[in-house]
Amino acid sequence: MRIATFNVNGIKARLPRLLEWLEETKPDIACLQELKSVTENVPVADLQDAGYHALVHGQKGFNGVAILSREPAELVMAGLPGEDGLEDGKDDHARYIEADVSGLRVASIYLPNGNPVPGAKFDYKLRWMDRLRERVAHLWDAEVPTVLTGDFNVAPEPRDVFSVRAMAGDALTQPESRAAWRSILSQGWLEALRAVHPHDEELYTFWDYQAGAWPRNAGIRIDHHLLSPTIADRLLDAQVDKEYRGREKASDHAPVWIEIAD
DNA sequence: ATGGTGGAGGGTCCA
Repeated sequence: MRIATFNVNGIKARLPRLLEWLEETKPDIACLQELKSVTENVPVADLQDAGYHALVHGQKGFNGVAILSREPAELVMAGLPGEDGLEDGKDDHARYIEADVSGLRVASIYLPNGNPVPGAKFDYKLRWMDRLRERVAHLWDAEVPTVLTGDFNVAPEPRDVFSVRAMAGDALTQPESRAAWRSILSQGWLEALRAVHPHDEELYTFWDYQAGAWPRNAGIRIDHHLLSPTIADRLLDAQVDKEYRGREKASDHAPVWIEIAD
């Protein structure tokens, strides 16, 4: 079974690339981020024609996440709990959706970028990571077979960025961001791509549109899969669909996938 | 310090 993540950076602008990628790589489950669309404008009919059910948590203009699946999925929650001061305790950003599908729990995650540092957005990122840690601790404690995947907007280690110096002031590499990332992993989750490629350099998933980042391979690794133990035991492979970043009208992220034994 | 690019949506905001 193949479980992929793809930050599409606008599902309407990206629809031809998305449908092409679904057809060519046939993921069983595809977690999408940055739909940049309200739920009712997501082209679910095109996705259904491609053979996918779609659970969508959209938002006007930015954010927005979805879970596409070959088999029907059952929504568990849309919106990350725990933000103070909001009526229902849910987030006012559409950055989290969780569902049961094909015998496992899957979450599609779009973690806040957090720039500039310091500032309110960085504070929000760190709060959000703390809330994510609390949510997934519950899944861990309940021993739910789980795949947490998406754009975490954290480059875990110095080798996960093309230039430590160029990224030094960025929210994606701050010690606080990395500490929050580690505090989630320390629950016991396996980070799949690095587990499969423990020694790879230049293992990137995002290349900025600006400054010729793609042609000079100035990438960073911020899209991840975290696996609970029974899923980790079934892990067969993990790869970046890097070639898609070089296509016409590409997203600035490449898709990333894992293969687990059926 | 600035600009470089791209998506959404009709302002700028976001990355």
